[in-house]
Amino acid sequence: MTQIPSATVTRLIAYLRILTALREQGVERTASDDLAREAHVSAFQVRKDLAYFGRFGTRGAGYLVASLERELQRILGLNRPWNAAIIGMGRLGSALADYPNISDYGFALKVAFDTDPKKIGTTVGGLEVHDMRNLARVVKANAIDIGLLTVPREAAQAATESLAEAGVYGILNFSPVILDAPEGVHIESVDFLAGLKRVSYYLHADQEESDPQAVAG
Amino acid sequence: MTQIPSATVTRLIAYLRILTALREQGVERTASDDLAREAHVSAFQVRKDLAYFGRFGTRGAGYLVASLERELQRILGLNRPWNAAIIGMGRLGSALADYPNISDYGFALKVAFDTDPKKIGTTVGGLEVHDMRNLARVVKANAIDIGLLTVPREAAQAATESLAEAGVYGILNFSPVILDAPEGVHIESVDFLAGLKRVSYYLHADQEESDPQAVAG
DNA sequence: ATATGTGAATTGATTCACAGCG
DNA sequence: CGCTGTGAATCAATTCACATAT
Repeated sequence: MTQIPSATVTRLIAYLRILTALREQGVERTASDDLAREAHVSAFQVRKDLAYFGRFGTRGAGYLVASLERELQRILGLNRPWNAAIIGMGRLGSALADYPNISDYGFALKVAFDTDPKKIGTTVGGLEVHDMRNLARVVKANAIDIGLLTVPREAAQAATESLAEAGVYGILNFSPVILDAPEGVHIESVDFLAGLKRVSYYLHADQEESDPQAVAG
Repeated sequence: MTQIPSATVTRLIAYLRILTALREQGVERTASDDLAREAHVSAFQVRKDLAYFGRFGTRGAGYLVASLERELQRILGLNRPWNAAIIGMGRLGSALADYPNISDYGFALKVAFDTDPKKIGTTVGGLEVHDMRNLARVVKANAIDIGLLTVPREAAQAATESLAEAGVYGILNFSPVILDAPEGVHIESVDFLAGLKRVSYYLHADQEESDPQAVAG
């Protein structure tokens, strides 16, 4: 199959959320227009995105909400359980450990890791904190698929490699660094400092637009 | 000027981080190759991204680390202070309130808001928690530029509109919803549940690739 | 000699228009 | 007749090649 655009994957996740909300509101049918309006994209885009994976609608009638929701879950791999571990139990790791929505769609937080002897052996948000040195063993025992990487930036690359060696092929990276992905490992980054800087750029750009003499020089 | 690609803005932030790290290591000069390798893009891409904003290098010699770092800060609007407020002092808002790196590059957390009477009047991570009903007044008194939106998803759209009315034109949204941006407001989203689902998609896609009969049916 | 800066070529994604099906 | 599904057209972003400056 031709490679799916990364932007399409992001939009499928948005469509899925919209469908879930529609189903919860008791709506049974929808159309590419509706999804487009809610997702802030064009109806062409919605249909093209779906067309990469198959035909899910009925011409003239649109889509069945519940059935398209299931299809998107299947496409996104959300119709099976994923076991996750938190790597780094600082403030962010601890906040994730008891974030309620994380168990949506079968993501199960199983264990946590840290290097700090004061944390190892404690339980945070229901998760036992293990020694990083036992990563490989504990990952195997718990069949961990995904690592949530919340270590300080200096430790992020080494932790990534340890995860890869332990057989964890999916990483959600929260630290503000560009990681080298080991062979076969997929890394997604959630970088709020970068988001903040993007906001800065656009605010700044808007101001220059309304204040043109500042551009000169 | 032609519109800068959004991907370029993201990459400029990456280049800036690399330059800061190089400067801290005492490196004085660099080249588009170096930046490209570190940022995981092509050297063409680095030069094209920079060319949108001017000429910053010396032919044959490359770039001066400190001076290109300053230029990127200026381009991204990071050479001036930005005042930020946290909207919603749940777990995530509280974690942000005492996240140390947030004051990098002149982002200053000034105040927080919540609707819960038990939280209003308290101080979390050095931030006084105000009543959401006083948003407009407190935003003005503190010259808030950016709102970090950490309210539950049901409250996110209303909070966005309150912020816009109060004159806050930059929002970093942490809640897993697609917000309608009011006129003149720039919204960036940091959505870790979406990141997790992207990881799911790619792990799942890799498995189907190595297990082709699963595709049929 | 070397690495930038940039117009031209290419690739890829989005938009469009309409054929196809219910 | 309405709305999906899709090849063709358009638009945008990336890649390339090389002229240019030091």
